Amino acid sequence: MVDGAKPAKIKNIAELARLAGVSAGTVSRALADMSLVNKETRERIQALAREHGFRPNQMARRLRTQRTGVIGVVIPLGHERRQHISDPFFMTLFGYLADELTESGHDLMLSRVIPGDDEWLDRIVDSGMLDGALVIGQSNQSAVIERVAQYYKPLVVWGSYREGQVQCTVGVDNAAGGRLAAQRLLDRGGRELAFFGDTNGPEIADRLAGAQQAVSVVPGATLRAFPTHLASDEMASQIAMNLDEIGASVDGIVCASDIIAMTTIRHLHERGISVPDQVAVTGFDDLPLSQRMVPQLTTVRQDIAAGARAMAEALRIRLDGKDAPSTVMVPELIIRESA
Amino acid sequence: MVDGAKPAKIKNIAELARLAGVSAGTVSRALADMSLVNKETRERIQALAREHGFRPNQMARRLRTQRTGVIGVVIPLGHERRQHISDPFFMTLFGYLADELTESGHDLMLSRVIPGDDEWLDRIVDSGMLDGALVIGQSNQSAVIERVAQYYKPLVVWGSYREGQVQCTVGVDNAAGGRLAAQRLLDRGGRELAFFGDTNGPEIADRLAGAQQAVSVVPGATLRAFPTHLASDEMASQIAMNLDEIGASVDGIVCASDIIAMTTIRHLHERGISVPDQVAVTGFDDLPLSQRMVPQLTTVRQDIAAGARAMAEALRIRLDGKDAPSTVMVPELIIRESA
DNA sequence: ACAGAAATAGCAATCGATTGCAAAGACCCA
DNA sequence: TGGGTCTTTGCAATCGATTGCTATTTCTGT
Repeated sequence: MVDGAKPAKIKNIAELARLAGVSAGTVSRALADMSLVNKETRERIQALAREHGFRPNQMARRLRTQRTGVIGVVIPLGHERRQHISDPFFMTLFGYLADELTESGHDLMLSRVIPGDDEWLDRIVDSGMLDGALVIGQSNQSAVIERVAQYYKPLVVWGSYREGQVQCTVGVDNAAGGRLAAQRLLDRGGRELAFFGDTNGPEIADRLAGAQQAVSVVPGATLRAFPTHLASDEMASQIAMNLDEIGASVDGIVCASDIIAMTTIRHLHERGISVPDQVAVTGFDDLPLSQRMVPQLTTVRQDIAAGARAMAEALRIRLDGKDAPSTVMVPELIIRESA
Repeated sequence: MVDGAKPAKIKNIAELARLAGVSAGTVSRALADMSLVNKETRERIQALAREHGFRPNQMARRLRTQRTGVIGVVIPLGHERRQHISDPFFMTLFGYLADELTESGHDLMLSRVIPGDDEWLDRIVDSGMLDGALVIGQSNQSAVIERVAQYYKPLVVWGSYREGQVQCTVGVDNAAGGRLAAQRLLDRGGRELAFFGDTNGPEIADRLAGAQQAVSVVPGATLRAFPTHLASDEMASQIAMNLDEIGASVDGIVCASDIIAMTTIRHLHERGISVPDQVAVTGFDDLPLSQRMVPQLTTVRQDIAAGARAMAEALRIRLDGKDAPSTVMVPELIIRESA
């Protein structure tokens, strides 16, 4: 015992009350620092509580007040079997969200979900444990999310915006981002392009659509899409397969994430293909590592911090029962070395 | 309404009971699928609950049962001002922990703490919100953790093991790891070594100590330590400064993490210094990215998945009130291209 | 057909903090 | 001195689910 003497274990307000010679109600008010109780009594009780290291039971408080102070952060892993969570993009976003929300006195509860049925989100929001929920990434679960959003207000989703949707989304304009990336490759003179990414979710699908759109207006330019998992062990071998299939026929690759781009560049390096001279490669996200690698990555930037702020702000509004609109952020092309 | 008809909002067990024509107790037991209630009644009640989308309030359940099912994951940011959380190592560990613990029916609550006083951990474990807590990284808070560990059993810490400690730690033998890295550089013929890392926490300090030990037995070999922050924006500029100060006098660098190594290699590349020919570089962690970069990283592997398993296992034992010993894992040198 | 065991269901206390309302005492001014 | 206001505290209901105990039926075997 360093600071000596935790005199006795007080386990609830009633005991503290007896010790202080007052009623439980008074203790409760004193601990909440309400001016309703005499300043002296208040301070005496607070001192006593501190001395005994007593802290009121949060479960009871939350049951009574009907507020939990907990925000659920949900990562649906619909089309990704494993370890989506280790995707640096999601983790960085998660970190910023933690910053924002702990600042406003909320706790974060993480749920990783592998949707087995259509009820996974209902289970989470109806659990009675949460004041609100943030869904990170729509995966292939947009329909479920949309249904829940119709009856559960304090829900904000990171993902693509669709005309007419009920859910409140925050995200970058993925189509515009895809367009920027492809355009960059075209501008450098590339004509035979490839796209690496898993288009099962709307976000990546939009990126591909944007890229296709850019390609379609340039005569003679083509774009082939190769399904490529995100942030899993499969990714590396899939990329290798893709490159084998492509051979030397491609001069530019639009990657759906920085991680995919990084892995792709690594594999090109192994095959003795130089980046960007023989094949140019673009990423997506602009993670910190994209400027730390060799070569530095030309990529489409999503402002993750701003996104987290927008999500937190929308959630705060919705916690108050008001409506908050979706946010579509404008992507920015960051030109470095790889394209 | 896609699946049509959430007939009415049932908000507690009593209402459902009235609807089913039984008592609240019976409903509670039925929902818990206890054989104590007649199979027919049970199924009827379950069907009714499903139909109305009713789920019992977790706060009430937890208050009554005195079990929350929530494990706190705490990341103390004692000597790192910001964004420690985005460190891929911690995040990967966090991901595996999520796997392990959700499997055994626990939820994870994340707390990032910037220790302002000596009570931060007490506040967390006494909140009454948690069944147990995992501390990821000791930072410079070992003393606080040790004090809390004396009265709070279900606590497991990722970090360095110290003889005689009360806290239950899981972690790699950092000194051995540092020794391995330095030894590799020495074996390659390096004699003027440098160490990049922030030695305020015991983990990195141990790695440095191990490296020093390896160097000390080789005549003519030297090791200089340079303080280098982890996973913050400062890191890059600090590394640049370190390299400027070093000049051409160093032929091997022991980095305290893969991220530091990656950034270091990037800066060496910019200065036209080849890795590993002119300067060899080792990392620490063996993150997935270490084999995806150019050049691939020679690094000291920590088996993160195994670590997470060990932490979860120790916690489970401690949740049952029994004692679980610390785990010290053996680090492994993974030789790739950078050293 | 009846004692005793087994299967069901209900009653009511309990977890611990919060809070509206009432009560008691202090104080003020005419 | 007496009516009225202000402070301060206590009382008891409440949040919603769980569970030990009891009460009522329904079997079972003889």
